[in-house]
Amino acid sequence: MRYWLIKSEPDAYSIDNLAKDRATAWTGVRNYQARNFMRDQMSIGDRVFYYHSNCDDPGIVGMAEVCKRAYPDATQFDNKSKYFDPKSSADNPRWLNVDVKFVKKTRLVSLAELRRHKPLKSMRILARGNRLSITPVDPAEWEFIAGLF
DNA sequence: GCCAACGTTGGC
DNA sequence: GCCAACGTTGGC
Repeated sequence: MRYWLIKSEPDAYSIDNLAKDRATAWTGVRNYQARNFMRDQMSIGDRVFYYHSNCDDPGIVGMAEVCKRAYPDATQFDNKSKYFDPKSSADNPRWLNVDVKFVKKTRLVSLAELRRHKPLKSMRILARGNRLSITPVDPAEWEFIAGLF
């Protein structure tokens, strides 16, 4: 079992959306590194921090769990989707997604707060210029953050 | 809205 | 294979 942090813009799909839907297909990832994490490493039962990005209060707002392994992302074949990829094909799909399910909302642990905690200083999310929407979280980091809620 | 950082594209 | 140009991300 692994630990992850996934980013979502709350205007697009917030923790409240996930709470309401209970589970969702994590589609729209168009970065190879993030795709490879899903394809090669994300397994059912993996624990996930849910992070709101590109918003007034960026930070961790909840927890989720992987509930389905990676499979082809349907939005890449939908020419009405903004995630449509004309270079992908059904017999050789370029993009994948896992499904994640809601676990719980937490208090906001802001980016600023995460930065203040020494045990978290090597977190990927805190690295300069980090843009990856899916990043691995060390077990020790997971435990530390879980203790903050 | 600004802009630094990063990933991708495409000409050569 | 290099690298400039471009588009996107995301904090501020």
